[in-house]
Amino acid sequence: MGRGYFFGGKMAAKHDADYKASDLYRIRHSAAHVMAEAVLEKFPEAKIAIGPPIADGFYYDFDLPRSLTPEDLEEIEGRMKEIIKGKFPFTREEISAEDAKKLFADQPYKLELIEGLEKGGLDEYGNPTDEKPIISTYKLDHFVDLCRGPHVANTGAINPNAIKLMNVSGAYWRGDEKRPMLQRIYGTAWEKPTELKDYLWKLEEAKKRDHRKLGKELDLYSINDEVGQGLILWHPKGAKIRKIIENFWSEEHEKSGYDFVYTPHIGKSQLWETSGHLGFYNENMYSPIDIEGTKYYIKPMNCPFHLYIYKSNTRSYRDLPIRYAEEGTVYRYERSGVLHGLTRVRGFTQDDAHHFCRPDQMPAEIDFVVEFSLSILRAFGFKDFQAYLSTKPEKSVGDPQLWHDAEEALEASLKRHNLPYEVDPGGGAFYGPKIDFKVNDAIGREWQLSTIQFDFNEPERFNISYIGEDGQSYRPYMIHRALLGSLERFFGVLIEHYGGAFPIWLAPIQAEIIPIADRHVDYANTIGAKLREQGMRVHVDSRSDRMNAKIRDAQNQKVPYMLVLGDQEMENNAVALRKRSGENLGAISLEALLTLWKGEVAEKV
RNA sequence: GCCCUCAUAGCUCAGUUGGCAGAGCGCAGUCUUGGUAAGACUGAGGUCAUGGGUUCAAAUCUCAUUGAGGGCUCCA
Repeated sequence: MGRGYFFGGKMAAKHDADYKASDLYRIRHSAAHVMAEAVLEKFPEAKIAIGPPIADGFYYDFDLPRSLTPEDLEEIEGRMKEIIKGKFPFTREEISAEDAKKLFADQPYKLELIEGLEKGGLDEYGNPTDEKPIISTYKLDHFVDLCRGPHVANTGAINPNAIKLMNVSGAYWRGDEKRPMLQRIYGTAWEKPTELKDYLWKLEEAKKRDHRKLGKELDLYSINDEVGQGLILWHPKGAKIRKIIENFWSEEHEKSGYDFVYTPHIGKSQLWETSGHLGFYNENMYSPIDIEGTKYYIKPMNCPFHLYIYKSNTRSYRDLPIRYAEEGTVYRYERSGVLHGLTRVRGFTQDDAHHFCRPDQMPAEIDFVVEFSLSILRAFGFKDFQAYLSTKPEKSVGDPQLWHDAEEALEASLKRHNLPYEVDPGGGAFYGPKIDFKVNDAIGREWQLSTIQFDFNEPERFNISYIGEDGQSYRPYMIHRALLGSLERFFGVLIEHYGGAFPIWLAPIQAEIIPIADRHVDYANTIGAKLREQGMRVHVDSRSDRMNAKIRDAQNQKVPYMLVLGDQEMENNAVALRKRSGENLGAISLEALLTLWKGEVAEKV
């Protein structure tokens, strides 16, 4: 999530088709070839792999005699620009597999791709395809590449001032960690230099919003080496925001018919055998703890506990639906290379819930949970959503009819809510279909948060049931869902979404009280106490710094309100309000301030 | 886990061919008492990530370990 592509994330299928037909796609694809020619000139012994266009540019993978340096990239980029100015045509040629093999005799990666094409079923990037394989090459200046195209007519169609090589990194051949590690050069290319400039500006903007940077600057959280990788320390300000999120979350759940439960952090190995996690989730679980000769595991999931709460009593069809919600803290082993700030961690708290319902309630239950998810996410300022529906994979458990009904209910609900969605056929977990929601943040990046998943596995394994109207025992539907995903990841996304300038209802400090001189500190404390009594989160800056410095600090801390207090305010029993927008509202009464504040908190702005 | 890069004060970073550890911010103290984005001075603060090696001498060269960053892979 958020990796690999800076913006746009994974593109929706229909957009993908548009993109592939676009001039930009040709430009990027062609730029990749130009780059390969430049690299081969510099390293004639280089082995070349593949070089496709991607969301914001292109890359090409090489097997090189040495690691590339930033200076190499500059040199290659410079040479690319020269090649582009040569206006060399791209000429396509269709050739036989034998000829292709001769042509690429000293290029082992290309030979492997040709074999894939020859056998059929794989395209020139080694991805599965149904198309009849035609082997074609594109020639550019001295460089001939195995390629399906399309390309620009000649390199003159590439604007040399709208391309830039970004970075070099390792990448496995064919994405397989058992195959050789190649060097991948990433580049970006646009039609116009202004578009390149905009893109680079956006990257800068994204850097400024990076939750790891803001987390430090705003003193929200930290990760400490000695504590451990991927484990979050929530500082007071971060914890305050979390508490507000949790309170809001609890109230909304309470109103919507959820019951809250609490469950332990460890459970016996038997529990995880029953649930099946020791089988299919083992590699994400930590080693067991021995307690009096019995093995206990730290929980990677909350569901087995919720199932036992369900099972603690005989359930009637009248009891359903049952909705158990818990902010459950789980620990999962993630490989060290994948950890990332707050968004990918080893210990996190899911805003988890499990729904149990009758078959006849299932479509309504799905509708409810979709609606509920959206209303929660909207409260945090997210407006655009993209839904992904993942259906039955080949290997699965559960009655195909149940799968079908569930998939239909999920899709129907997406349609009813007018949500843009994309189907990932066969992309579901083995135990049930699911919907994932991604949100677009303030600068258009996509983040995965909510997930709604059917489970046809655990109800069987735990043998849960309810008694129907006819006195017979039936198996309920079980749905897992997390709306925010995890509080850690959600917090990270929120920080980036708001760029650290949290709306007033979430701001850990809502007002910084700034006495102008020491003789105003008592008055500031009095005002502070009054506001605090009303529930406003205020802080009095009683340092002997100048007012300007205090305003600057409050501004950098992105505090929504700054209340400046001097002689005039003391005389009139008022406060001078400055907002972090820079707007100076002048002196207003406490009553006026409280009214404004209450309004803004209620509107969540 | 893999490839590349990196690790110096609480933070952001300098530190030349190996030769006494530096700045700004922050913090503490003193002065200043101010009107909407940085007032002045003084001071404290470091086992240069950790452990080996080379050298008369290592922050600097080298190896290993740990951690971080950009990717790959992974994220039922």
